[in-house]
Amino acid sequence: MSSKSKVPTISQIAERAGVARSSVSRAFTRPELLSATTVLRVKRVAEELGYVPNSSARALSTGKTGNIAFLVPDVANPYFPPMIRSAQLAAENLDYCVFLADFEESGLKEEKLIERFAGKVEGVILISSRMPEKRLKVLAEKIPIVLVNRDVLGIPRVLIDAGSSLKQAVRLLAHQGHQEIAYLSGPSETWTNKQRQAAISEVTNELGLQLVVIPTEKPSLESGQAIVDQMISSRVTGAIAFNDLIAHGIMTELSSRALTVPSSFSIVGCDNSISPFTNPPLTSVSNETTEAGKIACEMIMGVLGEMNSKNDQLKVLETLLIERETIGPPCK
Amino acid sequence: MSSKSKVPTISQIAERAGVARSSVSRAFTRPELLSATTVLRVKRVAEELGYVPNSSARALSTGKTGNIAFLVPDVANPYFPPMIRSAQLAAENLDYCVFLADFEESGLKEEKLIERFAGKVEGVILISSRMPEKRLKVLAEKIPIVLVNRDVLGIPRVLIDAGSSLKQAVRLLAHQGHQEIAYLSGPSETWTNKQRQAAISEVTNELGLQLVVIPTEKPSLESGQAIVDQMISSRVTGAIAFNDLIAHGIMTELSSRALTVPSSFSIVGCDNSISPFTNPPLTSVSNETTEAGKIACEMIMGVLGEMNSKNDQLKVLETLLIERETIGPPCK
DNA sequence: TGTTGACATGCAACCGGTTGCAGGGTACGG
DNA sequence: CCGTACCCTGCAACCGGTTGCATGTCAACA
Repeated sequence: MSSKSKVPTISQIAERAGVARSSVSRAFTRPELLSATTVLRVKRVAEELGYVPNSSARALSTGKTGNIAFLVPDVANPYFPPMIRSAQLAAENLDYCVFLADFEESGLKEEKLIERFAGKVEGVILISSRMPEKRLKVLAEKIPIVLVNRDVLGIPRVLIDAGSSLKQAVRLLAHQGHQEIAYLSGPSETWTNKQRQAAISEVTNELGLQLVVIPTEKPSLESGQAIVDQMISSRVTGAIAFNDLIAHGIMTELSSRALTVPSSFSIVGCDNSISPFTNPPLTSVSNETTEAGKIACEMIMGVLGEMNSKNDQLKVLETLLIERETIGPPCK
Repeated sequence: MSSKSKVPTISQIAERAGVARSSVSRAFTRPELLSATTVLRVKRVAEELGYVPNSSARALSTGKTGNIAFLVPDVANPYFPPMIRSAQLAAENLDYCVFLADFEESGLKEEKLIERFAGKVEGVILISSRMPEKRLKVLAEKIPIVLVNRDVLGIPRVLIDAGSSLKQAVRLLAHQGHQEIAYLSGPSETWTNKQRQAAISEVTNELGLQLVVIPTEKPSLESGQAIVDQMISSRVTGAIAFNDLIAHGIMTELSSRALTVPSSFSIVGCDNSISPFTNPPLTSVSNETTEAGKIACEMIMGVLGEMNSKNDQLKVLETLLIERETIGPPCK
């Protein structure tokens, strides 16, 4: 309808400014190659006409899109947004734009998404990847990948190690007199879950405690609620959950059965996402997700710069146990 | 280094398959124009060589990038992730990719982001836009825009109307005997805030209640904590907060002063984001953010399809007051 | 057997930038 | 006064797809 929908191109700027198309291009990308007056003239005309460089065209000729993709298992899981935010901010400072996608905890969907983004981005940041290691390695040959919370040799990665904090939590429970505790596990195939479970199991063995592992469907509130029966019938007196959501599901369900925390059960969460808000406030493990997002972003930029030799960076971030009010002496 | 970093192009596929470049292109985009055997042959060769169409090139010649941008004031605010998630899913189903960016509650940053994305996307979804109406209208002429929680005539928009639920909350407080209540306001220039405040004020006037408006710095937990003094000194007995975060900040600070909810103060939140997790569970207004994200996405696709006549769609979503445990009779 | 038309494919221009190379102009040194 | 070097600018090819048009083939029909 309106004439303003016309976006001007370098050709139009060039004509109007009386220079060649290449000069217009250079005025924006390599102004030091032109005389100051030409640059000024071009820029003024461009401003006047509302010129915006067409980034598809630029991407086509330079081979750089200026985009990266950020793939997470579940956007709505409160664990991820702070990480997304910091990564996006970091990218923006380097003049990159970030695509966000949710692979719904599925390795298949994850792979489909990577393929779909492959042509649109220069690199991909994968959070808590569910893909088989083999596929990851294959894809990493085609497109720069940085992993967060997944440990694959040869692919740059940043790991958040909750191990020491969880060990501390187990000792705390033991100190209070708990003999049998449960680990309410998360997605079984993830690095995060394996690593958390291993840390816990190491200490329970060391201290001679009984450890019961109860799997959950998803790391969600509902899944937590769904396993309360199992937890009760397993005779444990305390539980460490894969994350805060599961822990809170447990607490909700317990309270609907008139069982209170920590007098009936001791509960520990992980990730410190909703733990400050629960009733009572949940003892949990705080981790630097914000830092992780930023580092992942910086890492991928580094990879883009080099692009040649084998890249095997590894960054491990530590965590902190935050004691609140859900640990007490065992009930019985 | 490795030969696999070479991404094949249509030319290579064409040569290998013994057809013209255009046939390769058509094999993927308009296969019905080719014989079945040719399509098959091309696809097999493509598969073999690991061909992936270069989307910059495609975007350049078709003018369609297949991307949209989703701009939010604060990714980490738990109000937004469900909306982001549903919008992204909806986009994906239509084969679109979505850029996510955080404009940090700033209209200036918002505008910068729009300009930056302008060349990369076909449309922009703006959540709780902070930009002046005038600028919005100007930008909407250049690029398709859909607004969420912002009401500008002539720009397609979806509004979540918490008005009736908040009115109900005021009535509930009045019914309990509260005479003076506070509205802990959110970002003053936002549509959401104005609309919420107006609804509350309408009922307090109607019922002859005293309404004190207390502004907050940001719609965050910390800002809630920071205004507790003001709230106490204003002599109100109940408060409705712009959102759950502010409400929870209030509750936290009150409890650190040994004041309990609802016996000392009655508190109502909004958005139903963290309200199920607070201690005690916060009475709040539930809204269909998931639905809003999906609708916004569908709307922008609609706009892309038409692209011509004036587009003034408007969709209003209703809300629900969820009564939990933070309303009681006034203290004094 | 000649005409017609549908169908399949190729040719070449085009999308809007970027960039290597060449050439014109000017200043400076010999 | 000429050679040279440097600075600025233009030309034209190229990035990898898409698409209007032309061509060629073959079957059906009169």
